[in-house]
Amino acid sequence: MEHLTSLLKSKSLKVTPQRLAIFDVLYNTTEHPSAESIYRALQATHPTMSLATVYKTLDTLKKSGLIQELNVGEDSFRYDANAMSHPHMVCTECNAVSDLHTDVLDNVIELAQSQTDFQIESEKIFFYGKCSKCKTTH
Amino acid sequence: MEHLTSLLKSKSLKVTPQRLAIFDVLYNTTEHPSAESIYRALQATHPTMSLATVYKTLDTLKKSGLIQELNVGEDSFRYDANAMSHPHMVCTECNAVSDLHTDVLDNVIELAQSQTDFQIESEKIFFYGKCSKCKTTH
DNA sequence: CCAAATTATGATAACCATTATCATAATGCA
DNA sequence: TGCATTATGATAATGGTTATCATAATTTGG
Repeated sequence: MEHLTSLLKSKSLKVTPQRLAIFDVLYNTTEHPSAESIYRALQATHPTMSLATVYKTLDTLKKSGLIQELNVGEDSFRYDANAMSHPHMVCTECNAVSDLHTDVLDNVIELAQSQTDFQIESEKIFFYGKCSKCKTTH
Repeated sequence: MEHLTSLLKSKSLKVTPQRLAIFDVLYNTTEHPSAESIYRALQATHPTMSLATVYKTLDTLKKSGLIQELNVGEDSFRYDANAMSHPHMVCTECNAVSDLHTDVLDNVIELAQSQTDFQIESEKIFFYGKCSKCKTTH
């Protein structure tokens, strides 16, 4: 959280309870929640929090490079407190989104770069299928 | 186009001039257009075509497995007449979306599968950067 | 080829996640 | 502490997409 405070200050952004709370929710979950989910999660502790503030704060954090926005193909965005590019897994059964821990794709940009004349700068990789729970429950 | 006709018939879907025209536009471009773009492209030859018909037809073709929908992070979807999964390149300068022709990612699912207990079924891969034109024009 | 049944089209309204607006409140610097 | 600046909260507006429904086109069985 000190990280967030110093980052905000370094960008001349104000440190507010709302920003701390929203980042805190995102930082302490692996669920990759949507703005609406974060808003609901904060109802208990921050009942006066506005949904607009959640949206604006997520935008601020995104532009500050602290979080990333995920577009997995649903009707709303999801967010990840880890801004480093990494592949995600989307369960087509329960709609859970999780990080895919693998080093297989570490050099995927270099590999792709070697076969194209595009100048590749970043990538977004999503895998779709059944998570460990759903593949057995089926 | 015979392909489309027989496919529609095999699914008990009616063969209409609108469906043929929309697929024809998509099949004869590499631009991965949005519904709106397809609608505009058809204004000249099919001035009575409704935007709603474009949307409904794209949905029909998608569900029939003839085309795929792309979510590159813009405010609207794009479409690809090639339903086979393949990586796409998005130019952050001119917003062009193009197919990335590479065999580097052919076995990407198998590689990722070997390091996770998820049952992976498909993937979406997008690279972002500068296309060959924009990287020189800078 | 015709007529009934079914499905598609076109026009428009509704939807809903996200963004914009703006008055008020909170933050941070001098 | 006081002031300038930025953020918040409430709500309206936006815009891509979907739903609705009367009319039109397609298909099929005779």
